[in-house]
Amino acid sequence: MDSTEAMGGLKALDVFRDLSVCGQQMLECGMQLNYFDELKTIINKGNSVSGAYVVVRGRLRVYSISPGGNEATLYFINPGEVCILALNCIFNNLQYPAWVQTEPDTCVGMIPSLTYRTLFQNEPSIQNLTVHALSVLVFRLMEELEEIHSLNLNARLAKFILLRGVADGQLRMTQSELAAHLGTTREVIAKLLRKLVAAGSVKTLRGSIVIENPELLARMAARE
Amino acid sequence: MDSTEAMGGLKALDVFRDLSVCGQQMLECGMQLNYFDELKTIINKGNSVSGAYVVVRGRLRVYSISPGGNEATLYFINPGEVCILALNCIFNNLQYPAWVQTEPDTCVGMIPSLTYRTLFQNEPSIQNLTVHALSVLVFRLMEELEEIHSLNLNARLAKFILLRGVADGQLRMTQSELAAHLGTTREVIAKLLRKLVAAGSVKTLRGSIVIENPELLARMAARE
DNA sequence: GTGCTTCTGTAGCAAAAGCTACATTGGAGA
DNA sequence: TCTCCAATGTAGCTTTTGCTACAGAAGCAC
Repeated sequence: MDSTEAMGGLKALDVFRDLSVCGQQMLECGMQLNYFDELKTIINKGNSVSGAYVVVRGRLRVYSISPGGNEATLYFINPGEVCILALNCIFNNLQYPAWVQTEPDTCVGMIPSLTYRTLFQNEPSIQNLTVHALSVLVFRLMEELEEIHSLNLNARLAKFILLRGVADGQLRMTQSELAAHLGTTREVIAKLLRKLVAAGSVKTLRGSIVIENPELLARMAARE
Repeated sequence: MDSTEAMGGLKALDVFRDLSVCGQQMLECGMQLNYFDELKTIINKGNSVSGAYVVVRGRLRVYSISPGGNEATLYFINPGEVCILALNCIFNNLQYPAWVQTEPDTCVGMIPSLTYRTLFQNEPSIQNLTVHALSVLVFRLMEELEEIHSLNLNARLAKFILLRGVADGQLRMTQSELAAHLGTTREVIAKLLRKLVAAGSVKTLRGSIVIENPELLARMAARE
């Protein structure tokens, strides 16, 4: 679900802008802006959370790691969205339940816990923003769960390529990264990609996958 | 996670009681109480939602159905908790994204959308309740996702039996129902149960499973 | 260029899970 | 008691996914 859809296109940054706490003002009220030019893990499972995170540019990936060491992406946080898990932890004094990694060229703002809690108590728009962000996350997680239950890996891979490569028909990502997103291993991805290539729906390059036939790919993504 | 843990033991019914809208008062403000003595599907996927649901007694099961017809439980709603998905739908004018079924002897209160939205705008405790319910759900879903990624069916079965049969060491549930909860089929459950029986951790009866050795079961639930 | 690392392609086997089929058992109700 | 049906036990097969191993190819640093 696109975060701009529900709740009348409400976005975290717009809300903060309305409150005159964005940009310089926000820095004055205690927000720190952090820039990352490469993949970096900024939160580890079990870390205590020091504030609310807002993605300004780029993207954050929230993922889990199995005891065997395999990663699996739980969901992404896009520009203009807040990391609601961190809010969760702030409100309930919990430790962060997963890992968070930046994509290259990502800028993240951090608002101290106390500031956010004060804002939440006094500003209806912050309350709405919080509830909305939580709602979006719940829907994303439910969608993911449903997908895992009803689709096989092949279909999930096809769907992932379709959704994330739709911009220019090309998904710039290694097969190892793809495997980490879908919670499986590289060899399995390679095997499944071979099927997609044989069917003529995609083409594989070093470090990227090119969509050749979106309709065909969509049909493979729908198969149970 | 137990809903009474975080946020200082806040429970939906307590909140409503504080507001003097519980029981008779709640009925006056438009809440309808519905009683179900047997399994019954009360919401189908795609239904529009007419209000907020509060579980008074018993339990609700929220589940998805794959195109092939297999069910999989997403999570349960216990007494004193609200169905946050329904709230979601109310706030965002969405259709319900899953199925909901009552357990036997379940009582559910329904508060009309408009009433709840008014309460939300004016009552900080309702705001907190809403945020809290959402948070709990997010954590449950994340836990479930992580489990699916990191544990095999055998371990998930063992864990399910442990968690849901802990009251009197007996889980009153048919193998078909178990299969529906875990998103698999009866034969697979039978096969895995045979392993658990052989190991001496459980005993199977008609319509129920008796825990023989909780420690052993816990060890099998932890295995990757 | 040379050497090194990372990414990819491929094969083959093992384990997990799903599916079909059928026998057996226990319990509820006629 | 007898019948019927739901629940269970079991076998065998197929498909899917995971795991190990290795070879070739592309990019990078020197």
